[in-house]
Amino acid sequence: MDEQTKYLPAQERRRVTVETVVELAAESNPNDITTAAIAKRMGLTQGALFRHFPNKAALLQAVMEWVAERLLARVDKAVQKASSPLACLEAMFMAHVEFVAEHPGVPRMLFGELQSAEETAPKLAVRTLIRLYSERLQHQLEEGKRCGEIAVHVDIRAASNLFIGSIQGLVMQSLLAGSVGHLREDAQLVFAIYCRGIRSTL
Amino acid sequence: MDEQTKYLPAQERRRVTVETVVELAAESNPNDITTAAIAKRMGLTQGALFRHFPNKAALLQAVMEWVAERLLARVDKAVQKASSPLACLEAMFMAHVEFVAEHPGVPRMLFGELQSAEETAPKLAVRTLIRLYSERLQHQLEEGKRCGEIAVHVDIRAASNLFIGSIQGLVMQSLLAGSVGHLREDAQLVFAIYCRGIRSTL
DNA sequence: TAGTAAAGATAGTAATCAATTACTATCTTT
DNA sequence: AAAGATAGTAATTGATTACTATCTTTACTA
Repeated sequence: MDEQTKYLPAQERRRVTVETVVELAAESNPNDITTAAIAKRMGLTQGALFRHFPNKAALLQAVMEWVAERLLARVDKAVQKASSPLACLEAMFMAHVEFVAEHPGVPRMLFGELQSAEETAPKLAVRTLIRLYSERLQHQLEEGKRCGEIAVHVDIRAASNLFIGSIQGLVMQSLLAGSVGHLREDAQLVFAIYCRGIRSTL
Repeated sequence: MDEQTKYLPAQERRRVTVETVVELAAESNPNDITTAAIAKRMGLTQGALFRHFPNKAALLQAVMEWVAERLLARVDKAVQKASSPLACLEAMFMAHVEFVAEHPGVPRMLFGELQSAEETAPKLAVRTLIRLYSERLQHQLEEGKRCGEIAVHVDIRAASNLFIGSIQGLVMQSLLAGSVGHLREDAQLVFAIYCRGIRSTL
């Protein structure tokens, strides 16, 4: 985000900062995202960041909220277009994968935040995101059972868990490959197996 | 690993050090595993570590090799006991989950190492582990197709990917829960779905 | 049992981190 | 155009990091 303008209004600056962090996370270890690195990328001095965020944790929290907002919005939009619970799940899956392909640093940051021992503000934000995401998933799974698309004996929690896990598996694969090149195609193949695992045999 | 003995022979000290790191990873962010923290846990001064490892990366590499050795040994043992490819996959899954339940810090460290931008020694060790693990998986999947247990149209790479991903999903769930309490039961339910996704419909 | 090599303690180093300070440049409002 | 508010700079802080140089203790062996 190289809006070259100096002296941005605070709101704008915060927005640019958050997007810069997302960008940096795509290129390097979330661990290496120092306040100095963020500032440098924006063409600012390190101290200037603290004019807009009280501390680094608050900055990361803002990033997590940015992610939650955008990801959930996309997923909800995808769901609206689909016509059946199973189609909704597929649309969610692909929308999620698409989001990850566009912002490869995001899952790294999320997972990284989850690992912190203390109950930090950004960690809480991640937990909220996952809760909201899981709720949407489980709603579709239950709807699917109701209309006969999904096998009744499928454990909802496990199915929701596996859904998220399968995306993580794809992320790890792209991490190993060093690029998101095959991410979308692999996603299709993986979802096919998942789908077969939960749908009812008509 | 509180072998209280001071003045251990070098080989013993290295072993204890590696096990201490695995222990620490279970309790805190891999990020927080400083050389000082490791030494403190062992009742040693920080500088003493460098008598046994040239640097921290070498230490972490030793940890990754420890993990690879133990995990693969368990998985191989589980496979030997099973009587069909699909039973092998289930045995691998459960053995893997069991290993993770015993050493909850391990997957965090693995994932953490994968994220480092540079091609570090520990990262290479992780990559080797995953390669060996995937080879075993794909072998069983192919055998399963051959003997008619697994549907021929299943994409091997995707199935292997989903297998690993589903374990990651379980790990994340236990990370959210803050304990590995439900890990084993959840694993059963998740594998049931996975299994249904790949097996042939007789 | 004396000598020695290995293992650990002590006390540092330079580098890096987030955060804070006193100050300056720019924009906005009247 | 004056004045106050906002945004950013430059330099520095104390804490923490991996790592090292030097001295001391231990265990083994000749």
